[in-house]
Amino acid sequence: MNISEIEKKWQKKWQEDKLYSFDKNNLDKKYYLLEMFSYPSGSNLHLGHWFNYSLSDSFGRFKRMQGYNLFHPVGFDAFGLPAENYALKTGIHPKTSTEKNIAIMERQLKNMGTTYDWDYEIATCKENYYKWTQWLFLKLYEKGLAYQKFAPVNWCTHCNTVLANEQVVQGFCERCKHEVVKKNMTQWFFKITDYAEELLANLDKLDWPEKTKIAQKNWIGKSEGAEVDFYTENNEKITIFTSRIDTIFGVSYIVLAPEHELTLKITTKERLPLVQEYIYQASKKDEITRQSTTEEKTGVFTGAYAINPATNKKVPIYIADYVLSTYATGAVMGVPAHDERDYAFAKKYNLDILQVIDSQGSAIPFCEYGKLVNSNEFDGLDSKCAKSKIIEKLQAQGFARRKINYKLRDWSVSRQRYWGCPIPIIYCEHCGVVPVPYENLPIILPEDVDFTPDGTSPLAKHNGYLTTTCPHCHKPAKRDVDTLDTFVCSSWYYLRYPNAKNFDVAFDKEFTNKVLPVDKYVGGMEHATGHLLYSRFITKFLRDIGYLNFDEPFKSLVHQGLILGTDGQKMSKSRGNTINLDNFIELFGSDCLRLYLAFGFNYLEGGPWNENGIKSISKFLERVERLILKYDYKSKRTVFENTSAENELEYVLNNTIKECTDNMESFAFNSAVARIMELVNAIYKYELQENKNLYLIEECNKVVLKLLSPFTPHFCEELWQNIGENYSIHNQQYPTYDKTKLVKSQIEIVAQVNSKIITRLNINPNLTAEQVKEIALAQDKIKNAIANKQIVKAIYIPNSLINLIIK
RNA sequence: GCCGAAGUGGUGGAAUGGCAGACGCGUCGGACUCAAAAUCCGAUGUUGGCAACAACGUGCGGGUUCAAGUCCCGCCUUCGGCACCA
Repeated sequence: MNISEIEKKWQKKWQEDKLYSFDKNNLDKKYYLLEMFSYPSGSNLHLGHWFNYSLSDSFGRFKRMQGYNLFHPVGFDAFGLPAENYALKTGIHPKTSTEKNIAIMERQLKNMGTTYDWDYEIATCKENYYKWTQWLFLKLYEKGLAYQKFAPVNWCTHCNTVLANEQVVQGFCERCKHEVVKKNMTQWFFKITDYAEELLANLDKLDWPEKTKIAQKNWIGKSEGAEVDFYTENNEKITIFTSRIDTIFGVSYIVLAPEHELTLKITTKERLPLVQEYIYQASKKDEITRQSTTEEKTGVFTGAYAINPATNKKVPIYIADYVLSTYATGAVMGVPAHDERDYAFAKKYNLDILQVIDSQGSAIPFCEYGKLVNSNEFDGLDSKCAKSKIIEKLQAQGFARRKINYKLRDWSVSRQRYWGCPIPIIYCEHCGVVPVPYENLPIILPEDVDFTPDGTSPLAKHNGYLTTTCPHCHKPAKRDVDTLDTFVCSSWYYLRYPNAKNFDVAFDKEFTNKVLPVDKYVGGMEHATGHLLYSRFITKFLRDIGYLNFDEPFKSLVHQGLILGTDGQKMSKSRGNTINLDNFIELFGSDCLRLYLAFGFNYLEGGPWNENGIKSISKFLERVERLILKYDYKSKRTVFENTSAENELEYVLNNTIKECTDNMESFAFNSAVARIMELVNAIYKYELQENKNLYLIEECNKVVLKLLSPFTPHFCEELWQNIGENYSIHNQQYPTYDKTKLVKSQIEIVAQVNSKIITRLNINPNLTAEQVKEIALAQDKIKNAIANKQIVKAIYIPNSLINLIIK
């Protein structure tokens, strides 16, 4: 078989016939399969792409054969920094290089032999896409969920742009690994925090990996507690947040964040210089050292005191940079006996340590729940009960209320870069912030822009873009010169696919509500707290404004594993451990690589690349080809009486179908292929019979081809044609199994005495436990093992074993 | 520090609490061949034994169970994620 020839031949034919077209008029049994779209980088598809896309494609083919109307679109996340950086280096415009790269990837994805329906292709940098990203921005603005704020933002010193919290990795830029600092700027934010509770609560409904749900849960960071007002001697109100109000009788000090609005106001005159110096030092500290848990806790006394409303005792007020101004109220109560940080702080500054939870002899700080002590009328209550009682009392006095806080921050979306979606906002001296009217969309990203990074937005330097007229008063006005975070583009792309060619709306409500949600979403774990969270937020928002009738975009999610270099390290150009696939594909073909990737790795785990097996897959395919082409499928066969050999083959046949179906469903592709190999082996074995049922062999062979066709689509299509079957194998029904063939008349089970294997028995599986026990007891080996001991118990597990317990 | 995942032959990897190592690779043996390759058949966890067989065996130490790779407790190692969140 000339591999490259037949692969090209069938790809062409499939495309001409639109074999994999989505039938948009038949949505009752649709299946929306989606891989996270990728950034069009310049080089060829790498191993990771192949692993991800080819196997997900096999899954899609499996679903098609099960009778689903498969919607399997593809597109490109085409805005972003790499193209811009590449342009700075080479002088090639981002648009040019991106378009070229998309063309390269399109060609290669087609060469892979995928089921993509190219009629629904999208690229986020195309006007017809980003027009609707701008529409989404305006909708969010209209509903008050896109807002501007002068606030400290994460600034990457290397990329010269703002980053979202989700893009900062341990104080460094996720993309370029350079330092990220805080900078005060006016920026656009999306109010994802409005959805914190639903984003958290709905996680339970999702068929997602548990670890991903936990990652989102931790990221949202819900904390239930109470706000308590402490008043200073000058009657300034300091509101603190605590999740441990049961320890309020143990408060020995209050701490404010250095940036807290009251710090300077309450500080006494003589302490002012010290406090100011501390605030200055804290502001200079970069985010990394400030966020380090190992950093020693520092602080400074303000000279002021506050009254603990529970005890009426005076406690000193400190400021310390371990308290974050961005979380809750930016003020906390210090309970050294029951909190690690407070304990360290109290030790250092010689503050009281009052135990108010019985530690049962454990050392202080004791941070668990327990029974209250030294807490007046609450003594003896357990923490949980005391919490509500204390809140109730303080609430009645007007000092406290229940409060829930989240770690989740609003999503900052302004970027001071060129290659992104322009923000459809105009600033008018008379009218203020004016959204671009919907009918004026898209705001086109101009091409003749100097985007050398200098800390300002490149679009600010483009006069034709910057200056415009106000849509209200028609006086001269200026455009917002930032572009949107590319995660905005990708937060709704799954809605656009079914509507890729729709020029009138972002998405047609009725149609989209039928095609969505995505039934199976495949992509990397690295998006757990970024893209996957943003997309859920946007879906919920669009639902709330009446555009969608579902709550969650991705019903079921799978993370593919990572293929590592042969050294077990993550593949990267700098490590020099990347794999060039061109040779393999040329030598063995795309089918062979696809099958090898399916068989050689656990899809959900990945692992180090190892090319040893690829040749064996090629041999396996040749073995299949020899087997298939040995028979004349059109000649008449006579009736054949089954002997045990036929029964055995039929058993393997049906068992293979059953196991294969289950394995495909759970992305256990390696096991699915193993089962197919077993069937092939069984057919070869059966062939050695003198008297054989050719019809049965031919039926088995056809099943082999069908089961294998999701993995090696060209190869199977070719053989399907060669044996005279009708085009196309990919439109065949996935094989189903006959339960009755899985019932054996004799099975081998294990006979144990005291859980130790003594012998094996061939029995009829329908026998009762008592009958099996008798058979076991008749065996000499069993008799010897039992000797003259007493049988106290017999455990019979049908199809598996009998275990006799003796004493 | 916290959260999560993983640790199984020479090797990639399988195992709803029920015969560990499916299926491959590799290795060894046989058939075919003048020979080699390819192909087909078979063996292959370790140790001891000619063998039947026996003992041991899923990172380490305990436990639950008739039965543990799988469940529980305590560690070690590796890889991810989060990191002063009151």
